[in-house]
Amino acid sequence: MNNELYIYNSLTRQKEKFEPIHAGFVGMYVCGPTVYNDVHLGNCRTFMSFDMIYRYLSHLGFKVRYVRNITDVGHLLDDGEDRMSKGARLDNLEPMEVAQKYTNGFHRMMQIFNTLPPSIEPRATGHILEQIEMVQSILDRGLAYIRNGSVYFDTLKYAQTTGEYGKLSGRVIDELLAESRDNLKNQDEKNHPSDFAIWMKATNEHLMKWNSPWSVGFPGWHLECSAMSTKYLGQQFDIHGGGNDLKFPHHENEIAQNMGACNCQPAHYWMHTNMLLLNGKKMSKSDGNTISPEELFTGKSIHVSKGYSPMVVRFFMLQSHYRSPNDLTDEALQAAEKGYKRLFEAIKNLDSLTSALTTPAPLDAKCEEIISLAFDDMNDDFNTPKALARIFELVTIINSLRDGQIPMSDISVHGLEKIKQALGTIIFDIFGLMNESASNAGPVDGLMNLIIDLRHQARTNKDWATSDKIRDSLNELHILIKDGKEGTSWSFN
RNA sequence: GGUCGGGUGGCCGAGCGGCUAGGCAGAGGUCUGCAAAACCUCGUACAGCGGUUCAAAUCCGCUUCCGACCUCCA
Repeated sequence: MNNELYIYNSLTRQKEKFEPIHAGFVGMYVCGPTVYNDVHLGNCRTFMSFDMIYRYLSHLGFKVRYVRNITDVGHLLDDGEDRMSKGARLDNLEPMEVAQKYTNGFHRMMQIFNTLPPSIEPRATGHILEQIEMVQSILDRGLAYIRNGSVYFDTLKYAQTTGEYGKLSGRVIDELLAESRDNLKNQDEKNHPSDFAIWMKATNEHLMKWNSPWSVGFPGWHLECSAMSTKYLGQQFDIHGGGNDLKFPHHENEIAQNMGACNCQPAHYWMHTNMLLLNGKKMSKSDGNTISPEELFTGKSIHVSKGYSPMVVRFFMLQSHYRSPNDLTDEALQAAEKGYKRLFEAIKNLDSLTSALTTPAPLDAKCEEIISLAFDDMNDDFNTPKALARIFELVTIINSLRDGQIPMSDISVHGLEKIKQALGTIIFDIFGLMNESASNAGPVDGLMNLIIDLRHQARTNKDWATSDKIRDSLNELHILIKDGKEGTSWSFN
């Protein structure tokens, strides 16, 4: 009914009609991973969510420039050590070797989950110059100060002059003052506890460091996103995304830096994905409440009774809204697996359906309405669980047509074509799901047809022993035999 | 302690003033040599207590429980 896309904007805390800065084009920046460790499943959820968003925007006809960075420098630990440096020291590697190793692993996992690569994937270390320039701009505009070779962003002055600080995260600068802790290195160099480093002077042991007008050092950890989004998407762009744990301080500081450098809000729409939970709790390595993608696939974890394929995991995540917390449990995964299989069986069944009707039939309008409602759901802040619910209404119709509960005369050639096209678009193009149980084409189909034919003969002869032996033996090989009105079919179980 | 966001049927998970999704599990039925698959029917849920309203799971208040952020975090 409408083709307008509405997006929930974290900045204004409401759904807003999406209007791109340049008609037909979308610039989207998503905070990528820090590559000092194997990808976390939670990261995967966020990137699958934005992958779906990227795919849907593209489907709507937008030409999307999707920028997702790789952070390979700059994040400090509590003890002041750089994450990359620490990883390098532990593994006895060059920092860039650490970054490359985990970047490769990250890419592999993104591929396994069938996410599309971003248009540009810039690395923080490849943009040191841009970051130095941005520090200079902020200094030039009087919103930063230099202390012992480090440069700090002056949040107090920024808050006073613009009133913007804390807008995204709902924080008030006075409260930030009250709640600050003194466990950060160089805390005493700062004027105000909420001030943050945009350039850090490096110690001698520090491995990753560069020359700058202020010191040999490295950029502050919020700066890369400001610098790279500006470089590739301009000072103002459409969408900025990330996990909602990045809202503060990362995104808040990012806005401050952009405002500080050019006095403009970088992104029109801020989108935040919610957390992935494991058995109702945040994943945490120290508590043992965690599961890696590999453990999830292989089932080698105390949290799952068996392994679940990447597409089942993707389907599972699509069943909840990106802004809601998603609770991963073994029971929920089992339910998702069955739902996923039923969906793909229906898609397969759909291919075997043919209609002779060339004039509109009773079911045509009904199916078109369901499809149209599914797209409405997508337009309503990417409501994939709701759209998926509509799809399952279609699944029931498809199966009913195949088994004869609904006569084929109720649907036309056109109606059938419409369903095929819509399911293809939504399931494959937008949701990014793939059929994992697709038969390996080749000889398998032929073999199965032969076996089914032999079993059919046995059944005709009322040789139940033979027909049941075939069925049971195949079942042990995880092949399911399904006797229907229109003959026997099979699927991997 | 501060700031947000939540508590929906056995489980997961949408909905967010009237039309009470969907998946999985369960019960009954159709079909079947039997079973499975598929289809049909069913269960009537919204943390608790007040309030607003003709009407509240949906709005307001209080209570309670949970989560996120405030420190690296998707």
